[in-house]
Amino acid sequence: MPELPEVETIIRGLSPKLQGLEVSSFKLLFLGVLRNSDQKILEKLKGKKVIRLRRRGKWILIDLDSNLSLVCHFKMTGQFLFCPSERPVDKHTHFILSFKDRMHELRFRDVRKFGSISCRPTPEVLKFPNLGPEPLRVSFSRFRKLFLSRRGRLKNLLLNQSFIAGIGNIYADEILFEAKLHPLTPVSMLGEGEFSRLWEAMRFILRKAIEFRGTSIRNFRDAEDQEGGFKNHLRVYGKESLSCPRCGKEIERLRLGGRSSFFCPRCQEEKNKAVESER
DNA sequence: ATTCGGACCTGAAAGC
DNA sequence: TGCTTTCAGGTCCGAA
Repeated sequence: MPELPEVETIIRGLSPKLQGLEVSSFKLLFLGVLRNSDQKILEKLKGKKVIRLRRRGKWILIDLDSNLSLVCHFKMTGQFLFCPSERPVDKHTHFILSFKDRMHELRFRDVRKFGSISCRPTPEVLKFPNLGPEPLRVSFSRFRKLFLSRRGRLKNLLLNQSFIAGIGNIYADEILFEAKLHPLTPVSMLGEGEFSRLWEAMRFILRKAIEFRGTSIRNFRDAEDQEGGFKNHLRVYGKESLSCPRCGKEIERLRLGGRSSFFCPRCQEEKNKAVESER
């Protein structure tokens, strides 16, 4: 569910509340949520203070003192809830972190159980060997170079976390619409002007989505259980058969590999078609 | 070597 | 009304 803007929104909300809190205990309610670490290392969390929260792609990192970190991924439906300890625990809550002040808890909830938490030494957690650069940090020249030796369809590449980190299905469609590029465009056909349009579009869309605190279509809520406002600014995602906000033509839906792509067939004309029609 | 489908799970919404 | 099917913001794995 959550892509870069949603994860960023969660971290910005959670950071000031968690920083400095000392862990008093934890509850593991669904064992499957724990990956690549065992319960023993979780015991080490007790007595540790939260130093800071970080995001890398769609991953959330919670750094505690003594070089200990929690590494979390929400996948489709995971969420953090920071709430008063006395609030009843919702169904699908898999992990709870309690703090010394006894006032609040951090709860990890995930209906579909795809999400994960692991506990590791801090120096290890940034070793994501297969994670591409951050879209809001990568310079244009480095972004441009990422395409060297890459082939395939443009949208698939944007979704590939080892190419660039943090973009998912919603924002890939919105970015491609902004850049006026068809999702199936072979990357080998992109021209210089299109690379810079894509880079600008990526930054524009992701920044705007963060500004509006992410997109809530069905599941996403931030750590205070609030919805994100970017759903009111989506221009193509989920808009099949509605008219394009730019040219009025009907938005179409394309399915590749079980996932939907929404695009405007006029604003995002397919490149090989355009080439054919020029003959 | 890419690409595709299926798997992992649950529940809401749509279809009949 | 109620049963069945489809779909979902992610990623991994194995088979073409």
